[in-house]
Amino acid sequence: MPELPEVETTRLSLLPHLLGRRIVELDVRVERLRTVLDAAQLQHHLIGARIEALRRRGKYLLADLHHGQVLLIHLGMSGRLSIDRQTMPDLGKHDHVVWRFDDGGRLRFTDPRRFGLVELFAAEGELSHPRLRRLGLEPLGEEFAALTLRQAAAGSRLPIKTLLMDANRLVGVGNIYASEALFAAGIHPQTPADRLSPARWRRLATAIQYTLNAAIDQGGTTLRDFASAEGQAGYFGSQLQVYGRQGEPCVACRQPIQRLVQSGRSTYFCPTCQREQRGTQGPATRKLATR
DNA sequence: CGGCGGTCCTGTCAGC
DNA sequence: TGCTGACAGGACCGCC
Repeated sequence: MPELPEVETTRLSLLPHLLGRRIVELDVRVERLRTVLDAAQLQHHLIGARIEALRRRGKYLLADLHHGQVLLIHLGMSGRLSIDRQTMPDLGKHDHVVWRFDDGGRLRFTDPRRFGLVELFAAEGELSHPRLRRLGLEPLGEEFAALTLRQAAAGSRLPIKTLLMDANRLVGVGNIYASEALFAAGIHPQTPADRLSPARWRRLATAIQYTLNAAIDQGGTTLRDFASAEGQAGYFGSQLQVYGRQGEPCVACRQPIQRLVQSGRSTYFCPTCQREQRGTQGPATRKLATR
């Protein structure tokens, strides 16, 4: 489900409910997620802890606790966080972890496929944390630019779409936004990364930021069941140009959108607007440039 | 180190 | 209606 825009939407919608709140209760109902949760350890460190900040790194959410521990949450493929004030235990079978706060609020981690993650680590270990230490460029960070993106690619010959989804190089871009950004940049998804010209790296960097920011503005993409912590669906789905649109006409040139499989994942693209050769500039790109 | 395929898990949908 | 297979927003692991 969630790529960077959905995780950021979740973070922003959680902030007003969590900042400064103290955890008074924790219910681990299902321990076997991507890893087996240590319920006793979570209880021990979380009960009584106050949340001082809620950050995002790639697709990870990090809640800083006053006593120096950090709660790390990943939504995996189907995870969701939601806030309510229910006092009755009206929980579904996929509500795996439930927090109660000192203001009566309740946070649920729901995840049918259980690819998500909930774990705790000491703040001083963040830089060396095995899940965080190798993460790549933050696409909405200050250091992100065509040059740093190209440096992250490090001469790789990987197809550019596969490279964009490699979290060790660039974080936050998943299967939807990789296709969308490449369409916006007019670049064919199978182009070997080392064959992109400097001009195309610039166009790609711009397209990635543009696409992610536009999606955040719309509250993310709700394909099936994504929603913010307050239950709000995301509206970027209606603005997807290629993802999931196999056979439908390209918004720019009316040619049918095609689907292919790269590293086991579906890629959607317009064979006319997206080219491997340098110098071709698809209609989509001109549209982007005029915004 | 790089790159690929398989795997974790449940749900939904198309096709027969 | 019921069954089967394909596919789904992510990431890790082992193998070559």
